[in-house]
Amino acid sequence: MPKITLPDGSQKIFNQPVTVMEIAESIGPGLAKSTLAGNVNGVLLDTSIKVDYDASINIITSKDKAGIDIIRHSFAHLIGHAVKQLYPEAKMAIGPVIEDGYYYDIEYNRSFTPEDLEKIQERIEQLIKSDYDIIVEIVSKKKATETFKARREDYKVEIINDIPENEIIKLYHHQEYTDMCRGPHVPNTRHLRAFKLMKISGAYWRGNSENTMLQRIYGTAWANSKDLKSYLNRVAEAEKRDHRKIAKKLSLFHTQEESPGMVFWHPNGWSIYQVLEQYIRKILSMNGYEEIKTPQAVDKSLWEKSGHWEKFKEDMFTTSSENRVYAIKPMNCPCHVQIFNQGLKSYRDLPIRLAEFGSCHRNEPSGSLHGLMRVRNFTQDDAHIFCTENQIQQEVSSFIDIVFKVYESFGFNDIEIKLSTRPENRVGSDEIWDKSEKSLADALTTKNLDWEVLPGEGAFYGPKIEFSLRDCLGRIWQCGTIQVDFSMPKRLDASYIDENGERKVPVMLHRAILGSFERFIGILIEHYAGNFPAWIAPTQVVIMGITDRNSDACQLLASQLKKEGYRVQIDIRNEKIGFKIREHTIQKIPFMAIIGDKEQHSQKVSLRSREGKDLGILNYSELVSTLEKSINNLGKQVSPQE
RNA sequence: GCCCUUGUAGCUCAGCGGUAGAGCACUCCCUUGGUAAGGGAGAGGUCUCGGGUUCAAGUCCCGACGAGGGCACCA
Repeated sequence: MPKITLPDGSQKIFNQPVTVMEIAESIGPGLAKSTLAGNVNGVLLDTSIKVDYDASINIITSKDKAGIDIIRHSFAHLIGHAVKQLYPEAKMAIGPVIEDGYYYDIEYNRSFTPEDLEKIQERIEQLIKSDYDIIVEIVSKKKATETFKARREDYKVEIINDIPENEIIKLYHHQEYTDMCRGPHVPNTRHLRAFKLMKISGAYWRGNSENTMLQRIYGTAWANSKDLKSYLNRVAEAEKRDHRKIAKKLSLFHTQEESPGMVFWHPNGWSIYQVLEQYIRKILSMNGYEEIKTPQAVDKSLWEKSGHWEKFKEDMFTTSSENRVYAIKPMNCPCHVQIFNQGLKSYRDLPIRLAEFGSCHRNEPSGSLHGLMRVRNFTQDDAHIFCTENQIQQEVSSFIDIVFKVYESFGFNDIEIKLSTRPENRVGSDEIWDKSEKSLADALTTKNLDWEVLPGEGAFYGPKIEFSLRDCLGRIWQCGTIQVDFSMPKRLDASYIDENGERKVPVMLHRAILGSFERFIGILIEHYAGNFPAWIAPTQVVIMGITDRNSDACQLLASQLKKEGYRVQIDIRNEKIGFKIREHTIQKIPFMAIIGDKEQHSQKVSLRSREGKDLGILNYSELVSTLEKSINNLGKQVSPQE
């Protein structure tokens, strides 16, 4: 006699065990029709599962997030159903739900082509139209193994082997196709309508590059076609913001075959880069950092001593001369220790904060290169803080302040913080780990910040905090980091003299705010969709004449503004004003100043914003103060898409 | 590095066995026009590179390199 409690608190008593579907029917036929599954005492169950105990139940429909995941999971099975009909020899591996969709990994004797993908899409469309029931069956491990052995589903058999003996295994029968899953799944394919197979790619079995490469089919699915459409629109929007495309249009940078993963910065892109570099330089100098510069190529022996040679030899570029082998530096820290090591240091000198805009090269795998986001040559806003253990917390604390301030300048206000703690393989005593993990955590706590702990994710040499920002499309980018290192100072013989006249090894903090300039600029391009705030825009204002009678006035104004440090462009071409405005709008220049006869006579300009707003007829000082106001605002307000 | 896709004029792309095409951009000419495209003419490509098949190859096949999407990697 199960007593069922509904979300509104009302209760229903049944005389015999009831299925989730029967409960839904007892509430109303409309609800029953849209029921996908039930949340029974916090556990999601298929509609056909009988409940013979007292329970709180919540009926899941496509309005619930959980319901959409169920729909997606069922679509993954439909890939299986369709693929096995079209390609009976295929072997199905795993088909989980992911963000916005699902995928299925499949082994087949040849590669699927885009045409195959279309065929599979069409077959799924046919299958769902038949509105068949999806039937769940609970079986023993033995029965499950037999089922999939008979079907020659080797991967399923392998998965079952890893399932504990007494765990429930559910088979889902999709007509002649059978899959295995924790479930739940939708009761009938009529719930499955809005979907699209997106792409096809390779993926290693169990994520291990030693294993066979399977073929992965990605799909998306939504509660209804409207949601599907809006998702596809979002994807298209993100594509429009692709930093590689925008960079081409605005001539920011390019890459070419001869130097894969390395950037040719054009004047426009380099202008952005310089604004960022100078901004960070100023911030660091205000916060007690000293800037240094260290060599690009360093003898292999230093990398052996630091331990990098052993671990990353294959990932470094090397060069040689007169029988010596050099590594092009993949990071700056060993060189920074060399500077620290010059001269005897006292505890009174600490903390010492050495900053470098250090250009590093890493031989990243060719398949991982991606625009500015993953390159082989990058420059970090890198710095190393040499301090005592007792100074860690204070240093971390002030670093956090800087990070937040800098991110805010770009309009990033939503920051995620993660603290990674000691991994299995590590150096340093447990006491030191205890102390440094606590220093990091205390610094965060003192600031009232929320953070997530990633146990075991720290570097082998120490724990770290990572700062990720969320851009205007809601995407998360990991940028800043601060890492405690007890290993390298010792390996590279760094020391200072403490209060008692004894030699001590300092702690070293690795830290970066932007991460790499390349990647950060990539993020900014996409975040702003190329509409850079005046602060960083390569050209801040373009001055255009109406006719060539106005050319001299344009040139005069331009040279005045340039003298004051503004980035100015003039356009006195023999073109109509509408044409010029269109071009500079496409070039996303924040301000457009127009001089016609009227303005020329009154020594004024007509100012227009990139967004098409008329900013009025201004004299010189009004123009400058408008520019100044916009520039001083930095990137704090994200200008919405035009 | 692995799998799939892909590489034609500065850009975006068409051509898919018979000695290269469009739009935009560019150059010149006309036009001096007031807030997102005025008109005309012209120039521009050993079709990524190297092999092969063929009477004939951007076009088919093989390889290299790059790029794109994933996977793996990311000090």
